[in-house]
Amino acid sequence: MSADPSPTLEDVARVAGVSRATVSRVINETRNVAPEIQEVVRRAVEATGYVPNRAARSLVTRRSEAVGVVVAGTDLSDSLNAGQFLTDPFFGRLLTGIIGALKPRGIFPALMLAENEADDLAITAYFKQGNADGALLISTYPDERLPGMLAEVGRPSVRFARPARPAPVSYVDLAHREGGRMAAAHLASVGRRRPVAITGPMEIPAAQERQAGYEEGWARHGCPFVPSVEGGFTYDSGERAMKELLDRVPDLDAVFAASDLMAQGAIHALGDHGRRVPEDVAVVGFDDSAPARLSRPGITTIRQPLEEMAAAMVRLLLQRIEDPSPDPTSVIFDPVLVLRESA
Amino acid sequence: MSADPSPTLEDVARVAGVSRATVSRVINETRNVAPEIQEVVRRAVEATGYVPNRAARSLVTRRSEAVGVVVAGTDLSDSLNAGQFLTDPFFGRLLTGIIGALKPRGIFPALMLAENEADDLAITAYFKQGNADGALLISTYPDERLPGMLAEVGRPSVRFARPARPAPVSYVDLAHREGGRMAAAHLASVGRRRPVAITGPMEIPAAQERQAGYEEGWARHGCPFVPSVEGGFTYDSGERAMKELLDRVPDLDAVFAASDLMAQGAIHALGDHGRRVPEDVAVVGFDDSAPARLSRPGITTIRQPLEEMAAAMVRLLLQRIEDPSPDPTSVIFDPVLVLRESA
DNA sequence: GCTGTATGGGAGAGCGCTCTCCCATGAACT
DNA sequence: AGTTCATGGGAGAGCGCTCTCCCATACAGC
Repeated sequence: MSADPSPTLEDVARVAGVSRATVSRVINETRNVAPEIQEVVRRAVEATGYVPNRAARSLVTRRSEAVGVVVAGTDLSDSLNAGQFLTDPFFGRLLTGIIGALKPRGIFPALMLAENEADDLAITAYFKQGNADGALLISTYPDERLPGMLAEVGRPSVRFARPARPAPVSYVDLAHREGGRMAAAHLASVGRRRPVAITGPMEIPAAQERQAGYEEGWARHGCPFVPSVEGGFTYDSGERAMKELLDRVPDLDAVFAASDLMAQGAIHALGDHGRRVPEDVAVVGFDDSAPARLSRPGITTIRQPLEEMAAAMVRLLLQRIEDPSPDPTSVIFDPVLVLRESA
Repeated sequence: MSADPSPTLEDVARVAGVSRATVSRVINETRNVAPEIQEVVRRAVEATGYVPNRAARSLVTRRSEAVGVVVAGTDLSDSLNAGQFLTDPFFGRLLTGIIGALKPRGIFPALMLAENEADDLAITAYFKQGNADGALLISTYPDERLPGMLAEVGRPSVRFARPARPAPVSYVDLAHREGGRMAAAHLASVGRRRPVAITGPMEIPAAQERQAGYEEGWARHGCPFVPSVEGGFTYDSGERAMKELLDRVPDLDAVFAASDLMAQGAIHALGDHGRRVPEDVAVVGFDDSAPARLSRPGITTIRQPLEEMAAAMVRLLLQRIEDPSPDPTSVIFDPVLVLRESA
C-alpha cells in the first residue's frame, strides 16, 4: 500500500519519459512546458504518488518555506504562567489568525517560547540553521534583542505591537490611544463623572497610549484628572488595583481597565465592596476576550481585530521573505467598541 | 558582522586543518576522535561561527528533527471556535508542556489545525514531504483518520486521550473513571444526597468514563440513580444543562460537571435560579483550568496533570521516531482532587 | 537557402551534509 | 621480527532537488 522508499523526481521522470528538469519545471511552473508534456508529467506524478522532498529543495533554494511564531515575555518562566499566557484568549485569537493566514501557503508555523537569553540564543540558532525563513514575534513585554539577533542571521521578523525602542522589525499594531478615547467617551455618554483607570504595565507602549487616550478623552469631557493604578494585565492585578482605587476614590463611578482580565478582577472586587456593576460603577475593559463575553455581567470592551491583525503580520512577513530589501513597515488597525452589560 | 554566506563544514575543516568527515564526527559525536583534534575542531567551529545546515543534514539522514502538533476537532471551522479552543486553558497547559519537553532537544513543534478532510490531506502531505518526523495529536472529538494516514506515510503519532476505535497510535490518558469516582466520593463526604451530572459529549470515551465512575461512586454511597444531561464541554452547554436539571430535579444538591467551563456555566445558572453555591448546591468540575481558579466561587475540581501528560506524549513520540518497530503503547495518569469553594 | 530568434527539452553541476569504505599508525601479541 | 588488530583519520559517493547552460527544432525574415 505504501511506497517503501518515497518516489523521487527521477522516478517520475522515468515514468513520464522525460528528464528530471522537465518534471521539476512542471511542478514548480517555472518555465514554459508544452501542454501535452505537462499532462504526461502530471499523470506520472499521480501514478507514482510523488511528493517533493523538502530537504532537498531547501538545500538548493535556501528557503525552508517555514516560519516561526515566537512568544516572548519575561514571566513565562514557570509553566503556570506560560500556560496562562498561551491560554490567554488574546493569544489564542492571534495564533488562530496566523495559522489561518498561513494555511493557503501550506505553511504550519513552529511555535517557540522565549523566556530568557538562552532561549533567544537557541531560537536564533534555529533560524540560522535554516529551519525557518522568518519570525512572527508576539511579546507581552517589550523585548528588543530578538529582532536584532534575527536580522543578524538574515531572517526578517514582524512584531505584534510597536517595539519600545526602534528595532529592525516590521510591526502591526492597534490605535491604542483611540481605544482609550473611545472608552472615556462611552463612559461619559452614560453619565459618569468620577472616572478611574487600571492601566497596563507602563513600560509597554500600548499601555501608555491606552491611558493617554483615556485621559485625553476625559479632558475633553471636562475631567482633567483621572486617578489610576498600574496593573499587570492579569486578573489578580485588576482585583488588587480596584481595591486600592476604592480606598483612594470612594465615590468613583467609572473604571477603564486596560485588559478584560483586569476588568473581570475589578468587577469582582467591586462586588466584594457592595458596588453593583453597572448601576453603581460602570466598567470598560480592553481586548474583547472570552472572559468579557462569558463572565457576569458581560464586559463592555474595546475590541482589537486580532484575526485581521494576524493576517497582516503574515502578509508583511511573507513579503519581506520574498524581498528583504525594503525597510520594515507597519500597519495600524482601528479599535471597536463592543457594548455589553458592564457599562 | 554577519558572515555573508554561512560557513560550511568545508570551511570549518579548512580552518581546523582536518577533513570534513572529522568535523562531522566531532559535531555529531558519532565516533572516537582524538581529544586534541576535537579541541582544534571546536575552536574552528567557534571561530567561523559555524552552524550545521539542517536541510543538508535532513537530506541524508532522512530525519527532520521536527515534530508537529495537530489540533483536531469538528468545530474549529469558524475562527471564533478555533480561537476558543486554542484559548481553552486545557489546551494552553498541554501545549506549554509539549514545548517544554521538546525544548531540551532543540525542537520547536509545528502547529496545525485539522478542521476537515482537506486539512487531513494537507497535513499528511506535509509529513510525507519530510517536514516533520512524527505527530502529537490533540482532538476534542474522536478523529480516527489521521493516525492511519500518518502511519501510511511512515510517521508515528501519539494521541492525547484514547481513540474511540483502535488506531495505529500510542496515547496518553487520564484514569477518567477514577476521577468520576473521586467527584462522587467528595460530594458524598460533604453530606450531599441528591446528585446530578452534566456529562461531556457521550461519543467521547473520556466523557463516558467520567460519568461511569461518577455513577459507580454514588452507587457505593447508596445512590443507584443519578439524573444527567449531556453537554458539550462549553460554558453555554453547562448553563443550558443546569437549567434542564433544575427543572427535572428541583431538590438537587450536588452537581458534577465534566469540565470546568460547564461547571462555571452551571454555577451561573444556579445563581440565576436563586441557589447558593456551595450552601444549597455543591458543584465539582473537571480539569482544573483557569476558570476554576478565577471565577467566584472558585470551583472544586478534578485536576489532570496535563504538563506531565504532555511530557509523556513527547517521550513516547521520540521513542517511536527513534525505533518505529514496537507496537503503540499507552500511559495512564491519575487524577487529583483540588478543593476550592464550590464543594 | 541562409541566418536570426524564439521555444522547449536535456545534461550535469552542485547545494552541505553523512557515512561507508579504505588506509596509516602503533600497540599487543606470537 | 612478523602478524594481528584496534584506533583514528581521509576520500568520495550520494541524498533529491534546482537551475544554468547548451542544444535541437521550428519558423520567420531577407
